[in-house]
Amino acid sequence: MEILERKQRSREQTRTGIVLTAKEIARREGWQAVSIRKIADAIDYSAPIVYEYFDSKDVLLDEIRNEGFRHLRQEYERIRHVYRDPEKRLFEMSVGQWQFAIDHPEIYQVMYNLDGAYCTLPVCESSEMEAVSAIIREILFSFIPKSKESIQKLYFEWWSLSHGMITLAMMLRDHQPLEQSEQVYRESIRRFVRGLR
Amino acid sequence: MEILERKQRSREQTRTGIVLTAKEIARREGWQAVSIRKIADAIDYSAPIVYEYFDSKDVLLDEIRNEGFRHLRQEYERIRHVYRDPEKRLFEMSVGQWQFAIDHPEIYQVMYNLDGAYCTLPVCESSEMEAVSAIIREILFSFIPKSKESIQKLYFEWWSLSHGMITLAMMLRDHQPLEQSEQVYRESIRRFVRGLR
DNA sequence: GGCTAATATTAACACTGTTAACTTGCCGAT
DNA sequence: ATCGGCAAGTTAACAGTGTTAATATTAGCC
Repeated sequence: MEILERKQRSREQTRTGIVLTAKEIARREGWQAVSIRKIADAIDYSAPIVYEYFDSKDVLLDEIRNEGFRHLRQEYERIRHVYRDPEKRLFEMSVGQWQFAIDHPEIYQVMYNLDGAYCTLPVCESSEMEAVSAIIREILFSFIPKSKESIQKLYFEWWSLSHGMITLAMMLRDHQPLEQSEQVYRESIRRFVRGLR
Repeated sequence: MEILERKQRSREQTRTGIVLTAKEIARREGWQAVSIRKIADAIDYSAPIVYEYFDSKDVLLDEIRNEGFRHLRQEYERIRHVYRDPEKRLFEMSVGQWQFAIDHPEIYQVMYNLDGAYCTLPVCESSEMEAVSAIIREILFSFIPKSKESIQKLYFEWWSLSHGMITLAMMLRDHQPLEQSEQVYRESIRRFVRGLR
């Protein structure tokens, strides 16, 4: 019986199935094409079942977004353990951010409400995002011990540079190969890091 | 004959009314709240009338986007006529871009598909956008006459910096006053311009 | 006034997020 | 063995979306 099979699937599996399917559709057709019914169809359930796991579409998007921030944080932590030089650390983390955005564009989109992705929950009040930013700010402080405001300013500049280049590279994807954009990205980040000392 | 003229004028008025109303709703409630029926209600018409003026919602958004690029281009042209020094020109145009985004956030959003605004027509193939980018590239060339690829790279860097800082400033609006973000923006742009010589 | 052509409206279709009401099948108690 | 209750899952519905076809209204011209 299919019904029995379905029952054997644990709640957790269904839950991750929902998240996985949402990302899959977003990747293939864009976030605007992601609907509760389409997700439900893909996991062989009716639409209301999705609401047993997520109070609303917004909450589902928020989960995916925070998952993205957690992923990014783990990558940052990994890099911090591999390198000791602050300059190398910041550079590698920047490259890590680039790679993450290229590898998981649909997640990057929902993290910053890009290209039709729209989650109304405020991204800035996410603790996951705070954790990510804290790592970068700590590195910035570690090789330029200045006031909190100065660090915040530097962080703002680093983030702008990285985020700006990533979004524009994705926008120009068809006009300019990603490899070339990455080249420019690495040069710019390197210049930024050099400029810190 | 005169009747035709009057009709023509009335048509134009209705058309601009549609555009104006769309921007108004977007400004107040965000682009996700903009619907054809809401626009029609506001201009005292039924929904299908909107389709007499725009083939689809997408085309309407595209019009508003291109209007934005035209506005920006005019501002750039004005600045070019006021200043002769390339450094001053580039700096003032950057500030102009900042001011435009702050003054008309709903237009900036639809220009780059930000915050729920979503126009499927490719922004990169817009001739209006090409015109805007041509002005900046010309300035970059005027004080660093290098190869086309080099200029393209510099333009990419300038755009990333400017666009990145604008989007992040808007994101952090509630956590960091816009005046402070503008300060950082001006400093960063100044540094970028200095770095060109 | 009556005919035509433009103009505007209503109704409909296939979607969307979301919720209430209903059905179904299973498990333990009598 | 039958009944009750409970949980799981479904259908149906609501209000809203973009969009289009069929209908109604209005205006101008002979």
